[in-house]
Amino acid sequence: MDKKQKLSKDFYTRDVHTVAKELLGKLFTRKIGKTVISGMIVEVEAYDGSIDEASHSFGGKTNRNKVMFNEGGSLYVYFTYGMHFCANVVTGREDESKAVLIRALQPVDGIDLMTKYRYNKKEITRNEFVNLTNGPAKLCKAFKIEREQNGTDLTGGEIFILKSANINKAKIAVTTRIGIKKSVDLPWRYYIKDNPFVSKK
DNA sequence: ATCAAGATTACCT
DNA sequence: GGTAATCTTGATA
Repeated sequence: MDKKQKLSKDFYTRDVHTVAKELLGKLFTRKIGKTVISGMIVEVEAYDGSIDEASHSFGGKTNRNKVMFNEGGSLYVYFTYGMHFCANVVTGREDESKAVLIRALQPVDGIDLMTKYRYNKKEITRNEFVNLTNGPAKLCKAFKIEREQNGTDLTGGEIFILKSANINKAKIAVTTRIGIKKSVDLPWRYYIKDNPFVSKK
């Protein structure tokens, strides 16, 4: 078997916090034509519609958030602030409405194409490189993840996540989440300590 | 029909 | 550190 194996359904249908922590270090991957673009997941946040007021799904199913109610293994993409998309990995069983927001990636493959989608040019500065995928809306732009990608099956061939070694527990930082106004004290943000592509300390 | 808020980012001082 | 940009969604009438 290939060393870089695609995560299967079983990975995603587990507890949202377990999935969130285990996603760190794995390769978020998209195939566009013949080109593969990928980045190592370095920062995530968990959202749980059953007890978490900050979750889009807290108030029940709506047209916007319905993908969050799928069984684990779907990609939930939402549009916000009139200009940005963010991507989540849906976890757990059907109707649990729990998902992991992908907040930051470290670019690995297809950096030229990411650069084109993100900045629409070829040459970028060192600073622009660091900013390529170090935020939830930035990485969506670099991976061209938009409305049409909402509901994508992560066990399919378009967007998927590749296995790699788990990150040592001692290297995972746990903090409160960023940019929310409700349930602000829940320690549901996980990131790889000292990684330069984490969005914010 | 109207309206406020938003799981952000880029650019300004 | 502050805030404009920009528009969809969901709630209320």
